[in-house]
Amino acid sequence: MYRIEFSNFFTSAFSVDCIIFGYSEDKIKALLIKRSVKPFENYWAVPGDLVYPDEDLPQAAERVLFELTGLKNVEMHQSETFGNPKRHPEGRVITISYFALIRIEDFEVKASSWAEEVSWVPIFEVPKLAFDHNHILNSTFNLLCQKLQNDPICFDLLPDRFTLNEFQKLYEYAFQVEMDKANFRKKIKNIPLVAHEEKQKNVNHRPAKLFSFNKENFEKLTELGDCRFKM
Amino acid sequence: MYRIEFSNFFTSAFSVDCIIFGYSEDKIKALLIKRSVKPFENYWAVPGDLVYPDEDLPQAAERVLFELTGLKNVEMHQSETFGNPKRHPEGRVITISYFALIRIEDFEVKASSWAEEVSWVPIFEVPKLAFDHNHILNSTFNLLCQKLQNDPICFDLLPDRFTLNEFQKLYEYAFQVEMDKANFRKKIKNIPLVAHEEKQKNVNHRPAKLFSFNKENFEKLTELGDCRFKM
DNA sequence: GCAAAAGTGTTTGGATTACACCCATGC
DNA sequence: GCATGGGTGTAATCCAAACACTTTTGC
Repeated sequence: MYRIEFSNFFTSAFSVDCIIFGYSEDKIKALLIKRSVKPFENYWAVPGDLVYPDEDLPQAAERVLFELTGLKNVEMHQSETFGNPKRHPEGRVITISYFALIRIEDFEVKASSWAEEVSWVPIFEVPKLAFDHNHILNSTFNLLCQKLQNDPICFDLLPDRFTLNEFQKLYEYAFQVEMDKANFRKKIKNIPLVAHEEKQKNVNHRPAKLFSFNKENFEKLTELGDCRFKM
Repeated sequence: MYRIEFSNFFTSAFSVDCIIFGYSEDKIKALLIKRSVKPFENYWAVPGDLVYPDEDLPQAAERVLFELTGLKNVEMHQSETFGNPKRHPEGRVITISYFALIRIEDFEVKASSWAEEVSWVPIFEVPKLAFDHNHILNSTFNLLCQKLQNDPICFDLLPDRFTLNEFQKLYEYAFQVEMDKANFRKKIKNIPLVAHEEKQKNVNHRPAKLFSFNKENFEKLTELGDCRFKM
């Protein structure tokens, strides 16, 4: 029935690649590592590695991310799968990419295992990467942009307390557009935000109010069909 | 460095599953096959099979679909990847799901290989399927619904010439809502449709005009930022 | 006072909604 | 004639864009 023995199907491997997005200095950044091993030695790459044959994919993504960057307890979402037979020089390896959104300030990253260095690189300033990682990263960033338009995931990137300007700049950077301040604020007025007493400090202009996203309220409103996230 | 030999990573297999969506009788349907082999003999399933170790994924999806259903020349899009280590009884098999949208009338389907029967099943009337195929199908249908809101893919499901009512009913079925006829027509008035002289026939009411989607014009308009598809 | 960004209000035109009405066909 | 859906118009409302203006801080 098959043109090869059934058992010969079981000769492939797979890997996971973890695209970690963060936001700081008004830029969306991806976490990259510098490879200290062949192939693509000394190239920057997305953190990723082979999956053990008895390991589930989301677990593998968590493990690999931790081994290479020290990051843990981040929520991973599946992105795309890349399976070109020639994409890996050592054999057939298909890779499943995962992505996560984190608040850069809340985590510490540290290169380990065969990662020589880690770095947060602004998404529009990424150099030539190992393997097909530029392709993987770009297509995952596109997915992120889509989600930014339809789901309240921007709050996973913003600090717990943020100004409305930081919020706006996140969208301006993602979509490379400029937005009107007054209109932006009108647009988001349905999103349940909590205003804090505390204000921005040490700025040479009027300090901005700090806000937090009220996730519980948002979920109640969406259940009632009362608030749909649309940017 | 790894807890197993490097070569032992190369002991897995992967498969592709093809979710083919169509639209007829005001219902969105999926193409299912009846398995004549173990495991899950006599269960209905999504067409899918193992990928050869030297085969690219999109090609595998095309081949498998053709072998089981006779369908060819359909444009496949990647959906999700399912990799639970226990999802296949014969060993580690991760599956990449692909989906396609076709005009049911334009194709003929015919069961072959180990598919005993093929059938178009309305998406809300799908029985218990083999493996984790209900899960795969549902989550791909959700993806389809998302795309129906943001991309002009509804025209891949509708016949080349369609009435505005058929168009509306497609959305009503997908989202299980009722829409106002007049308002629906206003909403779609930016979409470049071609009105034909030809009319609907053999209906016991005023015959409806037939329309086609003008893809070239749509693409010109989107490039100019003049027309964004939003439903 | 000045620069810089925070924060708000107004106007306008275009979409969305709900609803009413007329039209063409088969029987 | 009547049932059935095709097809269009209107008024009220909501929303988005453009733009102007006031406020609060550091220096």
